[in-house]
Amino acid sequence: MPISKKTTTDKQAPGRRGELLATAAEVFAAQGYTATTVRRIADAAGLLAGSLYYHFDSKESMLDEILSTFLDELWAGYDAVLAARLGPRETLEALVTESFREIDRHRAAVAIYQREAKDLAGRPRFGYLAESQRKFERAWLGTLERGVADGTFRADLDVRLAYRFVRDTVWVAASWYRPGGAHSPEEIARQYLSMVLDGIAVRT
Amino acid sequence: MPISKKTTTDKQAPGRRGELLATAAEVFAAQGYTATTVRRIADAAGLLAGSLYYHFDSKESMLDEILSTFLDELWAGYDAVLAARLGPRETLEALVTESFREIDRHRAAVAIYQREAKDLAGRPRFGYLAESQRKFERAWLGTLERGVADGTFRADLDVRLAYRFVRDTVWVAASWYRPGGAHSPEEIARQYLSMVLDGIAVRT
Amino acid sequence: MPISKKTTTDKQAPGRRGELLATAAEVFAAQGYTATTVRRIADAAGLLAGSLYYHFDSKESMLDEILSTFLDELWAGYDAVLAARLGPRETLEALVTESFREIDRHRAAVAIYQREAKDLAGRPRFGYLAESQRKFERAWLGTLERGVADGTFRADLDVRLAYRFVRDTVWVAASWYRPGGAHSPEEIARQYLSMVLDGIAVRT
Amino acid sequence: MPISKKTTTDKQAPGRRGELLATAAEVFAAQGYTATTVRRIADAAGLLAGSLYYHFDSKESMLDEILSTFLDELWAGYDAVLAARLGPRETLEALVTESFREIDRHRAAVAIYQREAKDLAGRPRFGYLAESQRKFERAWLGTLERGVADGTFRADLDVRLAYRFVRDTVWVAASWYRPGGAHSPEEIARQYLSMVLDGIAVRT
DNA sequence: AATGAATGAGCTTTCATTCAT
DNA sequence: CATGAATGAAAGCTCATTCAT
Repeated sequence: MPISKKTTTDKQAPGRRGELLATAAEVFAAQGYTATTVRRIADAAGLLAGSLYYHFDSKESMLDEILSTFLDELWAGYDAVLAARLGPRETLEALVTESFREIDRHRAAVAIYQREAKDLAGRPRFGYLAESQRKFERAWLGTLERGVADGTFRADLDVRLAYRFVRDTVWVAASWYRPGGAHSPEEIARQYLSMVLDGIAVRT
Repeated sequence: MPISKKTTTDKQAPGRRGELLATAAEVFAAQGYTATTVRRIADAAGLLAGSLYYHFDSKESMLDEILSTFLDELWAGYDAVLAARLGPRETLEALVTESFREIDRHRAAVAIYQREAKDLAGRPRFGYLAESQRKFERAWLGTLERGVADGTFRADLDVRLAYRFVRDTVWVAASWYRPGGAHSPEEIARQYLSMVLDGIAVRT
Repeated sequence: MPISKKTTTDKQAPGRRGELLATAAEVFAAQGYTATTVRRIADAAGLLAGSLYYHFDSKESMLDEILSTFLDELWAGYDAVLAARLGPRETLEALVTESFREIDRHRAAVAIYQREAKDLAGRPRFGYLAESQRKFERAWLGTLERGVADGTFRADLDVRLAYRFVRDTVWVAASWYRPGGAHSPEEIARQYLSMVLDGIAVRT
Repeated sequence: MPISKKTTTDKQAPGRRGELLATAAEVFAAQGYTATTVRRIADAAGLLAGSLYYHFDSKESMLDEILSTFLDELWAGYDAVLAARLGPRETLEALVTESFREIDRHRAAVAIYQREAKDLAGRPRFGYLAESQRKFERAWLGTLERGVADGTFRADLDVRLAYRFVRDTVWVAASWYRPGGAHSPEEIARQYLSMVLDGIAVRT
């Protein structure tokens, strides 16, 4: 692990602004965006509510920056995986593993995303959320379809249902995952993949 | 089932009160409890905000009634399944099927539960949520452990991880499920069980 | 004078809303729009600040309604004068008299208009202010030009300067005029017209 | 006149302080004192809001310095006129001409004065505004009364009304006057005086 | 001289809730 | 049962001002 004075957060943005964003993300994740008051964020960051406005335009712009920063990083990882043009199973494994790594790095942002994305996607400012969801679907659904086509995945399953199944299964983990816990992201990914790919029942 | 003019909602309570609760549940599910204003509920129900207080003590008591009604029904179903003392696999199948039936009947309540339960469980008034979560865990985790013990389920999996996996897999469906859609709850249950038990990969 | 319980204001809008607008206009006129806090308006009206928002969307919408109501009435009067197609001198006299009547009826609104119109006219919501200013100029300037053309008014004066001179001379009166004072609007109009038309110097 | 790099403003105070005051005056005039934020002044001057406090005690003290500087100069001019003990008509002409010269030199300050003086005069710090208004009235009203007494001005006019008429006529010009425009201050004064003294109607 | 960061008071606005009618 | 009007607390945000560097 690199030498760092930060102990509380998963954000990487430097300076005061970055610290404040990390604090805000933590509080948003814990209580929900709407239920979070600016005062609570300020309390958690050790300054007064009004002082946050020296750094940010609004509560909403904090949320915006948290989510867009996270999505940028997420897509950097996903795009790298997709660009490798692996087979369907290997792609799925890589996407799942990458996802758990992102959860590990941006737990708060992921939790916020899960809770708020659906409501937010409609607002112009958060249009990139809707776009991200479309790319998301294309990536996962495409991988599954390729796998069905080449005999890697079962053909008797509704592929859209399977998509939702895999997608949700992975991301909901952000609601209980705690970085630094018993399992590394890679270990969790391995277990999840084992269940998703082979099932929990013993083979007969 | 009583004669009812209602066509839009999943609530069963009769009369105006029931209609209003159903409307409230729909709005809570769509926008989140905190972000929902009493005025919006009133608008959706066709009366003025203040008039809701003739029927209910508070916004919180609406939420309370929605969630407790749902949980009462859920546990009626779950308890019946558990009382049947089936084998682990059959119990799991029955619980999953029952869960999708509940999602079908109480979609809004389930969505609210998913979003808000964690924050709410701490408050005294909603203590039953925490209790329900404990019963929940006991039921599912117990079933999985029995299944591992008798060789029905794979022994090489982290059983707590598997519990979360199955739990999330089922309930997150409430976030996209629409009653009256292409699949019946039983059909969705069958597909989910197939994936959870046997995996999505083709057996080699 | 009609039977009326109102004693404080010049506004005619009925009901609570109208009373509140009249109070707001008075305070805006006395302290300036920006310097007026919503709390002060509420104090003057005898309710709490938040309660104003049951009647109005925002502080700005109060201002909007005050100004647009005034301008609607003003233009009703002006248009009637212009439609009569009197000679230039008679038109000028009628416009000045009508203006002092409006000042008498809408003193607060006129004072607000004087202070704030220039800044406001740029905002989309108050676009009608700019439009009104253009109509205003057309009415007054046209009358003066007609008068110069037919020999009623002196030809050796800069007509645009004369326009500003007459316009300002009339409207600034709102800053010191008090309804119910020593002079009726018609009397003030007569004196103003006497000075504007014939000057204050004794004829030699 | 001292060598100066300033080209945009009417203030004479030398150095950074003077530049800043000129900028502040411009912004105050354009948006009103209350509606002007210290940040806007700082933006316009090219430094940060806090940095202004190295030069000035407070926003109010900027306003104070702007207004008192202007009034000092104005009264230097007025007092010179009054000391000359001219006849009523010549005094009036000289006062009007001097006024337009002041508008030319201190346009922003005059505009601020017009907008804010009434509210400000009550505060102890700005007591000199009230005093100036009294001197003002004495000078103008006295001149008019002398003129009525010696037959220079018409005796059939309400002299207080005439005073307000002349006063407003002159000063409101600050709201539209732009230095460097088509008319010199002296030219505008001549036209105004022509209208005020002889009226706009053709003599019959 | 000027900056970056913060304070603290006060602002406009929102909202759950109350209550006479 | 419902409305119209209000309350009062708290929310998000603004802004003049301060101060260590």
